[in-house]
Amino acid sequence: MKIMQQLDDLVSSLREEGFRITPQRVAILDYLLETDDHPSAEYIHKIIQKKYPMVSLSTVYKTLDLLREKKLVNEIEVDGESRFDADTDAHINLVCMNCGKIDDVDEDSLNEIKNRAARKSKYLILKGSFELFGYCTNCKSKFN
Amino acid sequence: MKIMQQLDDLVSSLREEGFRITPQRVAILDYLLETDDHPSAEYIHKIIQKKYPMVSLSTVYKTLDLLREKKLVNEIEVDGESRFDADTDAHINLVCMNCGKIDDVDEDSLNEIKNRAARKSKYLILKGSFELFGYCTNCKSKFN
DNA sequence: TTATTAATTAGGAATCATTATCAAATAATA
DNA sequence: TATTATTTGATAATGATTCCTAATTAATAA
Repeated sequence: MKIMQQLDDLVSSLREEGFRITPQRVAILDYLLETDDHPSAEYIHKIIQKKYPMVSLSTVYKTLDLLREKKLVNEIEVDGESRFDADTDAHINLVCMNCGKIDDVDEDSLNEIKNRAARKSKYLILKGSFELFGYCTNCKSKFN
Repeated sequence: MKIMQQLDDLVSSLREEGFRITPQRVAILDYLLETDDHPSAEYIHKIIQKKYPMVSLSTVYKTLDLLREKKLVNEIEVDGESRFDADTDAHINLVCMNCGKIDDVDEDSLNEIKNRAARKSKYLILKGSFELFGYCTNCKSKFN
């Protein structure tokens, strides 16, 4: 689906739930939809400010809280900070321990694993977070 | 293996590498070996202080750094804080979103998943972290 | 279009986990 | 037992995030 279409859909769903559609919220959601990075709040703020200098960091945090609660973005914690991703399907996050880049890798078995763990443990499981840490293709040559 | 035996082995390996064996380090390692909890630095400090009132929080942090670097304990980040575990084998951590309890679940396929991701992505992968979030058996009844 | 008003924002202060600093204490060794 | 480099304890500094509140504004209805 085209990003503009996705954006419109997400904006509509927020509006239907009674949330106000502010330029700040649209800008943040738009950026998250178009990027493959897994940006931190601070990085999102930096990028958004280029287009919209009036967006504050606290608004970025609050918007991310909202989007996470509505399950429109996924949050993972890496190295003491949160990183955000508009891809909310279960997948593995590959984290480069040198440059901080995060890549996604699909893995079909994650759902089975979740179900197996739920059965064994009797937990009620709501979400998962699968990270692999190492060095990306650019950085791994520096660690031989 | 009995915990005292494990402790002796780990202490010996640290000594052989030239690290000093202090009562603080032994107490922390001992506690991590005997508990199934995945305690935070602060919680470890609180527990250790009952037996050894002279252990400071900064020493707990520094000891945990050392043990992590030597791969004698595993660290996971949950909800803005680090939690530690003497079980360094790959496993899934089940995190209760209500009480913060963490349980381990074995899952044989994690290694295959790691290898598959390494092949697909060309990353050099060094470690993994697999968390499932939900409600434990005690807490889930409160969320119906 | 304008007025109303409750939600949202901006900006700064507060918080909390962790790290850094460094003088004093001590484990290892000779 | 003396020596010394490592480690500790206490506290300050840091950095990401949350909290606070007056000012702004999106949504709605007149």
